[in-house]
Amino acid sequence: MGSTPAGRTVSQKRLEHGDFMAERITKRADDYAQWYLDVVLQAQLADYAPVKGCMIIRPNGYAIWENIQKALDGMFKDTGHVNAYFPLFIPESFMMKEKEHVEGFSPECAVVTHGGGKKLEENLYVRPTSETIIWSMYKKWIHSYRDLPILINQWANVVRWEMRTRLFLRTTEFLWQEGHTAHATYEEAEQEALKILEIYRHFAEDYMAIPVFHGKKTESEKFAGALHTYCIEAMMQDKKALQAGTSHNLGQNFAKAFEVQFQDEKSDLQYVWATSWGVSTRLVGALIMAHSDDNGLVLPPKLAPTQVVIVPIFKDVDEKTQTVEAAQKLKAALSAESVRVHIDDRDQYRPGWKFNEWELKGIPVRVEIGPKDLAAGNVVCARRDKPDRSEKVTMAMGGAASGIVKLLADIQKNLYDRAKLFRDANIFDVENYDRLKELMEKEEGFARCFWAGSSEDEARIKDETKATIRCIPVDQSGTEGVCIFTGKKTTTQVLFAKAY
RNA sequence: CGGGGCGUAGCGCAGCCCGGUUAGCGCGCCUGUUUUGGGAGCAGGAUGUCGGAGGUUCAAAUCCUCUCGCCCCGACCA
Repeated sequence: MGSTPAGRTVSQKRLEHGDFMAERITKRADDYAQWYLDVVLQAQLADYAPVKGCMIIRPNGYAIWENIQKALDGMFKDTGHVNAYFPLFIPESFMMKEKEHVEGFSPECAVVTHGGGKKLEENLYVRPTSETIIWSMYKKWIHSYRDLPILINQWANVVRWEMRTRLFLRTTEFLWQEGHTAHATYEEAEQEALKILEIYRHFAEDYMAIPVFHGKKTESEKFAGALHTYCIEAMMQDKKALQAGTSHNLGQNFAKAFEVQFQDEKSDLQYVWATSWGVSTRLVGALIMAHSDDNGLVLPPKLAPTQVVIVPIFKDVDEKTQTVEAAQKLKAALSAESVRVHIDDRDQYRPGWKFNEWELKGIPVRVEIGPKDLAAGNVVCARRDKPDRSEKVTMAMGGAASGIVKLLADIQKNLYDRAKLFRDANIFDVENYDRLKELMEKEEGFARCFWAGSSEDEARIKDETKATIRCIPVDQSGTEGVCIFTGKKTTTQVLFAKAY
């Protein structure tokens, strides 16, 4: 991975290509990190903010987040959850109540010390996550088993003062949803955590078209303050892992810290069981790194803000009138099928320019309607997942709407299949530590292996290979094998990978 | 915090080493014209506190000192 600064790369490329048009995107093979930044900036998903580590989510990026929100919010509500909103500021004393939680989050918290021109009596933490303030309220709301469960979600911003940031993947402030539930029993909380994990898995695969491993975090990777943490992990095109969602069984840790008890049916006093779970704007980054190519963004149709762009091709007013009219008819037919369509009838750009523009922005299907098509009663469709010109298909005008609906479904499926093929081709069963080291050094992919080591063993492997245990997958073969590090016999298999 | 890089027009850069008139180039933008099925051509035109502060000098984008900021890579993390 080179340390080539952005400006340099662009200028070098221009010299090579003798090309002075809009900026080009760094090739993935040349510099993956730079390619990612080029896509984010040039597709106008985000921009750097005046404050270090912060970003502006531009309309193109925010629209993707809105679609993510819409889909997930529906799934949460379908499973009985309700939305609420808790404050941004958390009293310092709350943050201090749960030991592991404090230790986990204190170093990365932004703290407000002054307000209204005066020093505050008690410092206020800008939420890095809301467990503490929410459980301070649950204490007020929960008295009886009849008050349970509480299934609250909130869509919010949080702040974590990270040392190193990357657009969407890790920013100082980010948007997310955080679910916080309260239950009467461990089993119920456990079921909730797993139910959400399943929602996340389903969402990742069905909407984002990204295959994921779902599993459990090891002790050293779990959430600060949880009994255990479940997660979904995805493989990006550079074969690194991205944690795409987490779901925690918090046990009674927060209930005890905030003294939240309820009376059960037998009038016995019990501490409440808790879960919390979240996904963030990082998912936008996942989308980019999973599907996009050297021409720019590639979006799965289900999350693409615009699914179809129609480019009328004309060279005079008459042709414009006719092609735009045809475009509008097609748009109406597609809208009737709930397809999100945009007609690009701008005069100031020529068709070729528009093709490249919409490709860069990741629109799944582009429809071209020109005079030749009008004469033949056709439209020409180009699919973003196969940008090769030979992949263009011609459809009869009459059947175009239904044809495009099918095409969108096919693109959605193709993106998933492609990502899954890539992932499966880059997972290796590893039998010994030397092979793991070699695999990580060459950045060949994920390693699946038997594991019976400790947190210390894990830390040492991280030191030596930079790889961590991404998760203990739920799906286990059940066979027995030998731990790659300790040599002990075990049936537990884990996934090692370098992670974002 | 360590390593690297950058700050000059809206964007991307050159100029700096070796100080010297009106600080250039491409894209974009404006006007006109011909164009329009994979990033159009021609002709005109507008645009700059050279990141900031001090200093050296007859003269500073250029040399010196200090400073601010951002980006990339690594250590921490969703």
